[in-house]
Amino acid sequence: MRQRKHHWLMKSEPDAFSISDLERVPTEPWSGVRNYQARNFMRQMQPGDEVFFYHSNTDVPGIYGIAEVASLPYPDPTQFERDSHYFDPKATPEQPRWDLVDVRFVRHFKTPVTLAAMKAIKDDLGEGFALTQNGSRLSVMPVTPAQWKRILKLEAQG
DNA sequence: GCCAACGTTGGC
DNA sequence: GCCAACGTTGGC
Repeated sequence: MRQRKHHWLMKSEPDAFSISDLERVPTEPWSGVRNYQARNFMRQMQPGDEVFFYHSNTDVPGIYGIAEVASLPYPDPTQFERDSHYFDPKATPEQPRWDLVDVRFVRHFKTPVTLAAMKAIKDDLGEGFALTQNGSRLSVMPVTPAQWKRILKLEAQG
């Protein structure tokens, strides 16, 4: 049993699924993560954990708002769907390889916190922050309480 | 178990 | 559209 809320950052390509898309649904299963490190982070998630919603592969990459974890981790159903882009022939319902959580919209940022802005305070965010590490492609990552606060301060500064 | 080749991510 | 960085695959 864990008492503290944990913080995360999750990337999505807004052309595929944006924070505005998330706002229109009750909850969204975060399917399609096929990276072990990202999967292992999702396995640590608990309902109520807070999530920075990051838009990648777009004109202005950055954090566009906040979501929350809305379920415990469970097997990603798309790994079993033969027609799915995310089908994994090595996964079986008895031995699933990929998990996900449901995610719920919380709020938009007043102004996005851009990747450029976060790179500008790279030292404040620390060495271990995958987002500002060159070439990191990790799509789900933990955010420390200090990093969370620092990024919210950036939002407040607009 | 090494590592070259390949595919993907994602910023620019 | 380019390409650097990275993870995965598969031959040996």
